[in-house]
Amino acid sequence: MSKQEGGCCEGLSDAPLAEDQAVELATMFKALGDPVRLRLLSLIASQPDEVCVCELTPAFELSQPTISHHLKVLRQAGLVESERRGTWVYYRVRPETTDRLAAVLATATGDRRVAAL
Amino acid sequence: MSKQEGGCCEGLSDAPLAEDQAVELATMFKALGDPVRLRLLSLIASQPDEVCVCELTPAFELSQPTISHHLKVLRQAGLVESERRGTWVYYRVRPETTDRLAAVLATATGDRRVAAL
DNA sequence: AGGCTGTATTGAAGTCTGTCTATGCAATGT
DNA sequence: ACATTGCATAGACAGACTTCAATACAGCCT
Repeated sequence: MSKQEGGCCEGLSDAPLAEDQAVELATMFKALGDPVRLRLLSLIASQPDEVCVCELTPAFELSQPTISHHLKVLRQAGLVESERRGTWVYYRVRPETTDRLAAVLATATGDRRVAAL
Repeated sequence: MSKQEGGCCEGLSDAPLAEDQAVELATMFKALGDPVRLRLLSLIASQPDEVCVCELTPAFELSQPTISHHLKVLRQAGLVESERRGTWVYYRVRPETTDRLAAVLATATGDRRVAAL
């Protein structure tokens, strides 16, 4: 999906941000807009490589399906990716995505120098 | 409101992220999780100093109260601040907030070096 | 094969969100 | 004082989101 730009200018302050890009970025930020998902992402990111779901679920006082749902949202936003190995499923962060969002925010500063990516 | 921490360790991957911080950060990210608000922030950030609401409202095909509502959400999240001068109200970005969020995301990378602020 | 454990999906209930119209408040100008 | 313009607030409603219990699916083990 999307063969559009994303090419050069990613910063919030560089261009007024087209509708298409706004929708795409909003999906990612919305995924971060929940305390449970933020803590999930944090737990995944704080581990060297990847984390087993069996470690994530007991870290919350929420049902297993609820955690599974939140992981799905993070996955669909491109923030994490998962891999099944045997009985267990492992999640890891996708740095491309977090870095891109960080770059977008960094340049909202009015920081008009090259916006990284 | 809030005199809490924000003290030293801000990165997503540094610590598993406490519930309190997660709630606080989620509020900010949630504010960014809407295309209209992202475009609003972008419009405000793309201007040298500040932007009059009278310039923002006609940039969308939405009612004036709706734009006003979105600006309120951005304001309450600490992403922008407003000032009334005469008849008009001007909005500007609060770099402290956008920078902080950028820092949080940058360190989700597994980037274990000093997470800036 | 059959049972067991880990994870995902489904369907439903309650809450929150985005949007509108109608209205209120602030500042200017005649 | 009054009318006018710019922005914010209140109330209403449809759609989306979070959560759960129930169920399905996948891979192990005996």
